[in-house]
Amino acid sequence: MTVRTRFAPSPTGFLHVGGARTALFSYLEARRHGGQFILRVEDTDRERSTQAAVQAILDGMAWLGLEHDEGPFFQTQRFDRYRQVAHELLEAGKAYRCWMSKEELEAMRADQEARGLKPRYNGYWRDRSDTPPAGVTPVIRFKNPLHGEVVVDDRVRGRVIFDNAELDDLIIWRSDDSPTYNFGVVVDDADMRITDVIRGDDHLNNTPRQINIYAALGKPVPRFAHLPMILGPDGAKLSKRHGAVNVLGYREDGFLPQALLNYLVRLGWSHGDQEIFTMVEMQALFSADDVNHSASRFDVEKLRWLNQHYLKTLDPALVVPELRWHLQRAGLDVDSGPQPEDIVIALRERVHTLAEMADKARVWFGPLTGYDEAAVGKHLVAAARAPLQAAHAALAGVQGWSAAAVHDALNAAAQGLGVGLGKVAQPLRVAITGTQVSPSIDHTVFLAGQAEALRRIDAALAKLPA
RNA sequence: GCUCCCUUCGUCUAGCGGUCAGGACGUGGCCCUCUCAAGGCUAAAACACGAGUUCGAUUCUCGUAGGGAGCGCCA
Repeated sequence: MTVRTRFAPSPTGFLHVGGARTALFSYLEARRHGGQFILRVEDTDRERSTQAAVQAILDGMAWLGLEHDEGPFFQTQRFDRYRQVAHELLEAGKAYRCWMSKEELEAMRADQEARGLKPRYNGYWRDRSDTPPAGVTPVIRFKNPLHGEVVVDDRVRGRVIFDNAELDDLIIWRSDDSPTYNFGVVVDDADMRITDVIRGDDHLNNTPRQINIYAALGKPVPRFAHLPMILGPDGAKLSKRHGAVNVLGYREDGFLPQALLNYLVRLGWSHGDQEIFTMVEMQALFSADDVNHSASRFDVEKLRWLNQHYLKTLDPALVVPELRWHLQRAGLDVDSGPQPEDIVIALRERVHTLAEMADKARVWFGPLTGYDEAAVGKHLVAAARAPLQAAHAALAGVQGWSAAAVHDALNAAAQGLGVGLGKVAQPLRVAITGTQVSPSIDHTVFLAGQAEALRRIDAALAKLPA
């Protein structure tokens, strides 16, 4: 039997990092077995679902590269199917109409809670043939078995047993003529022949009810894998207050999809001591059977480390498209500056994110905007005149402008003066960037371009005290 | 309140009855060095607690404590 998994977000917001990990795990499980990964949008809540959210989720998935094989399917387009199944259940006596009003329900629950009981529907209309009250549109409830237990053989949690006596008759069809979540998922997962349901562990408690519905429908029950939550750094539920929760927010913050994916795959899953996984390795090694039991916290520092790892090791050409996106966002005219690929090479060991990279690349776009006072005071001093002049002369003579050529020219200049490279590099660094910190001096000068570099040296020379 | 789940360094985790409890991020130190980084070496840092099972428990069982989820005509 081929493995079929699905990711089923509800379009009420952006693609959350927790959702992204669920999607990743489902995707990997399918890929590992050469099966299918299905995307289904659970938009039965018409109040909260929006088209913008659907698009945001699609965009997030696309940026991560989690491609689905089937879908996206929309539950709102399958209402006829749910209605048909609900009526089958009704006719088979496995479901029934319930005329209890919301007010009565609320009063009942309040009373139960007051008595320390678990609030639940009491089954009033389960076997009743009274004339229904006027003015109430009924809902349809599922007849949950009264006795016995439901066993969930979870791939993550192991065997979890629920007592049917704890479960009440859940609503499968609302009075506004729409299906409920617990009903829709079962019909969909059965119709779409999902073999492995991988989802957050907030659904573990729903699982026995769903298994009972599968049984009533005479459908095979899929395997379940309930993933532990991802919490914020402080152990509280992950929220905006902790930083980005939206996957595309991580893009804006300068992370590469490879890094985010790698970070996410190690949250709750591991393969020995291995930290770095290519997508191919993830697909070959991941198994829902190996997922941890406990919740994990989101640690941006480790994500940053991974991001730099990918910046350093990925072919720069692969990083360029993302960098261009960030340069534009930073308001820079990409085509007026140095080659983005050269920027990547110069800065990838010095930044953790592309947002930082774009920001640091500013000095090579347009004219120098200003000098750091401390840097000027320390390095643009009288003693810097000779080194700067020598550098100017050496750089002016460079044929075939490149980082290597600049490197040779500056070394020769330093040697000619009988000083270490540092004596030339620091004043030159201030001349080129206006600051004391930048990539290695050869790249710093190279990226400025020959004409601009010479211009900046002249400007620095003019600032020197007599 | 009831039901269910969880518990190894600050964080992510390895471990699957006998280990100096391993790795990674972060942190400290040293080295390298044109600044900043990167890199190399190195240090500190954990089995929540209590019973039991066993020759022996981080590992198995049961409690306790502490977290979390669910108990909707939300998903």
